[in-house]
Amino acid sequence: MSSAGRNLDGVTIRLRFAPAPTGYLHLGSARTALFNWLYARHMGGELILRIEDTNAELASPELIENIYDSLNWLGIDWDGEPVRQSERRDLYNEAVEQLLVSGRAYQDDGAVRFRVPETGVTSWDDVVRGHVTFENEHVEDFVIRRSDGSATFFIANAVDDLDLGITHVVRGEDLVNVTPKVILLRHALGEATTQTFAHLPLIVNEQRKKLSKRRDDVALEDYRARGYLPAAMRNYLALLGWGPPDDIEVRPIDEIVDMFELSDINKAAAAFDVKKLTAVNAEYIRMLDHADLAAKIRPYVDTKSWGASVSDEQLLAVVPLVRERAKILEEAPDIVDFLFLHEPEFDEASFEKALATNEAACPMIDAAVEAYGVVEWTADALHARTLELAQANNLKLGKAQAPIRVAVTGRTVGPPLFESLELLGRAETLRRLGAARAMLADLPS
RNA sequence: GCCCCCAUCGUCUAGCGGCCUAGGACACCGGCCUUUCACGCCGGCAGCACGGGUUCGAAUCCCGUUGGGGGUGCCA
Repeated sequence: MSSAGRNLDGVTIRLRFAPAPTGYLHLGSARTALFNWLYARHMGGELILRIEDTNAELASPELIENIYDSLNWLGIDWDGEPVRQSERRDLYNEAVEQLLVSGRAYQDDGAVRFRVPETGVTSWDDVVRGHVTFENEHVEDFVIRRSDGSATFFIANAVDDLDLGITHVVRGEDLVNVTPKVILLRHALGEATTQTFAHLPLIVNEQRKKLSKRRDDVALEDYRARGYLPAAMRNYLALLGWGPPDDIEVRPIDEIVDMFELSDINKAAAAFDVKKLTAVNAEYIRMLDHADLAAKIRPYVDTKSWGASVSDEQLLAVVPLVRERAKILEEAPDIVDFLFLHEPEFDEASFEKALATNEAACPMIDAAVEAYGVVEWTADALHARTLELAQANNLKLGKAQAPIRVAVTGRTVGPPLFESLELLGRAETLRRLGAARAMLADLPS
């Protein structure tokens, strides 16, 4: 029989992710969920999803649906049905009554407060932070039941962790100060043991401040919308406060599960670096096969008003051109928009440099128009033919193709020219070359 | 104010007393490749906050200083 998922006493390792439904999943919460999941899976234990909606306004179905949706997107699953605190009021009430009867809590004006001991200390061994101690005299008598009769976070938390048999509490460092309260409650409720706690370092912004909704993009869905891949996000999040011992950062999640240990987590806050996230994302995009990438880019393409719609075949054909260039899905359409726009606009600087002030522009375009009229319409043939034109004009291919590129795409920078021309087609290529040539002829000299 | 905590390149990290003239990644800067860009490859810049200890030996242990953060709700 396997001992996986059990500690030395034979008790199943059980963790919980306990978000408050605020309408979106905060990046910090996503990381907390991920670390809980990684450890649960690493240990072969269980992960409970517990919705902390003791506050009535948080108990709305849409808000809760958002949590499921975000976790699903990230690939974080949980065991059993989600636990809703709003459905467990009786349990909390019993606990409050018990504390009232035992004298560990008292009725204040309106609310019920827990009576924190005046002396002594409450402490625990935190897997991340070491031994943490609070003097009881500095912990205030806190509310466990509001005047409207509802239970607060503290009592719900203590009761549920007890009732659900939670063995490991992995959460953000912003909750360290509530830990003594929860431990005090748990003990007052008659439980002798203390769970294992691991308080994760905060995720901060460039200013080293806690990620805030006002200043920063804190919602997971913000990134999802822009085309960050869930596997990339999850991989990157795992790197915030933890690092693989072998220095290989971008890797399959299974390997991270294998290596993940709570005791390896750092104490210092970690800054969320979009640039690195983006680099990781780009790597994941490059790992996608063409059909998969095409399907993922589709929604972003459909957003564009390019006139005609883009067929699946066209999209698939274009994928090799964007694969190495798009760092996030959202960028993909703009990389190849000139293929689908009827009249791509000229980038002003590109027009000046490669066409208006370029002596080679007219000769090259004229030569291209003539040659492209009869050349075999493949990237290879176009490449070979253009190379000949370049040599005839005493130019390197890079210089020679610049005016053609700008005339056809509008910019000096873009995907490989001949592949692009092949996709664009002979007629449209010649049309654009002709139009650009006419503009140059009209230019005052 | 009062509690609690943190400190390795700009950023994320490796390091857990000798393998460290501190390793990797992102970003940045060069170069190569090349059909522009990108990808890829090669190279470079850059860090143990400071001061005291302990020790034969400290990025690693202890103390202090400085700097930074979190919490102080009948939110969670």
